[in-house]
Amino acid sequence: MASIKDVAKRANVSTATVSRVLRNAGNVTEETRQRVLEAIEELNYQPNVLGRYLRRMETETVLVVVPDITNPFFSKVLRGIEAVALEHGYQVLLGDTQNDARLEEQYLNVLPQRQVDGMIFLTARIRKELMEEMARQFPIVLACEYLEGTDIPTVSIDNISSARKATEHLIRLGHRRIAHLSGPMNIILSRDRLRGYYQALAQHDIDADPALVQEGDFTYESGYNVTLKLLALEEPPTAIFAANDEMAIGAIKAVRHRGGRVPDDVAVVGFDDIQMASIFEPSLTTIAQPMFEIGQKAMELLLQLIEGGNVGRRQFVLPDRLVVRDSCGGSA
Amino acid sequence: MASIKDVAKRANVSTATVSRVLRNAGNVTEETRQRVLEAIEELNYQPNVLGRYLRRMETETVLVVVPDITNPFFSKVLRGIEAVALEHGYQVLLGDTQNDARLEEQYLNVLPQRQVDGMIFLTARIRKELMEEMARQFPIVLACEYLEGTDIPTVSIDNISSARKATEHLIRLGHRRIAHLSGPMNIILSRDRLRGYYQALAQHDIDADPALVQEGDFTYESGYNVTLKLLALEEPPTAIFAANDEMAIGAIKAVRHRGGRVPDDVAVVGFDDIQMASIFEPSLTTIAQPMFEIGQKAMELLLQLIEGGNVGRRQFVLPDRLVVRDSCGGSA
DNA sequence: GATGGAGATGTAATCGATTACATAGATGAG
DNA sequence: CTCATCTATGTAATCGATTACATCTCCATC
Repeated sequence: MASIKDVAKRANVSTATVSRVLRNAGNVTEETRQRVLEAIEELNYQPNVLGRYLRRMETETVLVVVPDITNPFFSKVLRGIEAVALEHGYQVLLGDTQNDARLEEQYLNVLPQRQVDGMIFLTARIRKELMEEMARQFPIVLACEYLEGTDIPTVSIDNISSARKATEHLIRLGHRRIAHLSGPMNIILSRDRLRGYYQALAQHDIDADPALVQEGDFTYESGYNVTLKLLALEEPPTAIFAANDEMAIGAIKAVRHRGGRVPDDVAVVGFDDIQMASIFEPSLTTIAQPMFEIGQKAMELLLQLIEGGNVGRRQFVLPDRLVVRDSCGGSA
Repeated sequence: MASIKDVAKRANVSTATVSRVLRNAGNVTEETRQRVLEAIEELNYQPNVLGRYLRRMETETVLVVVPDITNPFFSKVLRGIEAVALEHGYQVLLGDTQNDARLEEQYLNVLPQRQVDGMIFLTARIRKELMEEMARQFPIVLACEYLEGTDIPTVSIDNISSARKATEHLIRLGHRRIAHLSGPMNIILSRDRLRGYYQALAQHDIDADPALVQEGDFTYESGYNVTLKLLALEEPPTAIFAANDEMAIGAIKAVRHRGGRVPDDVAVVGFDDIQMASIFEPSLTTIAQPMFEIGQKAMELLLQLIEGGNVGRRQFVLPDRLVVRDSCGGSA
């Protein structure tokens, strides 16, 4: 592999001049510039970025840590991130933690090791202190998930109010026995959605029945299995609010396998509005998150942090909205 | 940020010794080892990997280039790659090209720049010569998609024979007017599946009707739109073979929106066996690819290349199988 | 007690680029 | 003509780790 020295030798200049040509820093005559470019061409030279990284101590690369690459929700957020990054000449790399907090911590180490200039976490399952200590020294932004009582810049929706909105929709349709398929309780997002669910019940004087709250793990399978349990109750629910669309689809399938109909026998509401929510039959009533915008905003914040600016207000709450479709019936 | 020199100073040893402790290379007394470890602890030292990378000229990182991170098929392949990589201490980074060949070429440059030790392409849409030239100098493996007449190591299924199998299944069910929703024709995979379709027709003396072959782009929307065109034909097809599951689902939705039933009026077969294929109703008859295994095999090959070994046979064709479900009817 | 070998540690070169600083040559003002 | 200024280019330090090689100590062996 040719290095900058080889190019310098061939063009009969110093490495400094080659570097200047490479980075388009002025003060090079057109004539030498041409000579250098020729040498680069002839040697098929590609600058070794490791050298540059080491010297400049920056990589113009950001890492996005995703809890589950399989989840379509995150891919949309990612697209928002990519759009902004590309615009600003940053590379985006992806780390998949496969829902493993240990792997998440490992990715965190990439920062002090200087492999990337900043990180966006679409998951926040590691110890808060660890994350905060890192965030004090390096550019970190949280999106979607967040940490309680921290001032790490965060972009998300208001999960409590949107869960309340979803539950209230079911209440307005006349349901009183409403179940909730929650996400894992160690994730704050799940706890928020559960809280919103409880708030809605309380505001309408409906007693919360602990048997109607079941914990899933955001997968289709868990939605299916947990719903089977709910249906086996003496007094099964007439409506289900699932903490994401995949579990909601699992719930619908379970109802059907037990011979029930959706929405007639059981109404279902999901969360996220992934593509499949509108394709699946019955189409899902769900909370639409502005996934692309969340990604954009997160990347914009990260860029500000990297460039040393302050980000001012540190928590950004984007608007969500309830999308009413077929899975919860008309105005019963 | 503390560097190895700071640690050396604090522990009263040379940087060489610190490095030896860090990398667990022997020849260090337990006593000095402890001293060094203490210093590391006290300074909260994290080695800057850029220095190491530059010196060793390797990053123990591989890059996987994906045409579309949104596509669930690829996420499964990715999991296979991750599993093997993790086992061997390699980091996996992801590059999303968003189906843009220009972006794909950009990622290719990451190799001579030494940012990663090797790459796996789950897409192959750039100029063959370019790819081959790079593959001659650096470890590259292709998976899923491939390039014709090249000896870059490749892992995939036999798309021609599996497409033939899928089409034959429809023929056996009595269909004669079978349409094909193909992928983009600039992708060899699409051309292969089309070829398999033609072969099956020919073997059963069915004339191929050009009007029945329509090009999509692997998205749900394209499957939907193109099927509407097919249904508007004077003599519409009684069966549709789609080049992937998402287009197949689009096709089913289109048939329904036109008042038809699947499989009664139109039988549909997909390709890939993504999770939704078994969840969607009617469940999809489809070609199941061993996604996880494709990923595993690809990563294993890449490791061999990185470690300088030869990979022997360069084209690996893994077995696929036809999964019969509800979308194409019983034994009519 | 000289010799040799093994083990522990240090010294300094090295990876490839960037860049602060130095220098040489050209240009212009007085 | 001289000096200041500016431009183009070169020299060499630098980023942080790794590692070839040198050195030193200690101990065993004859």
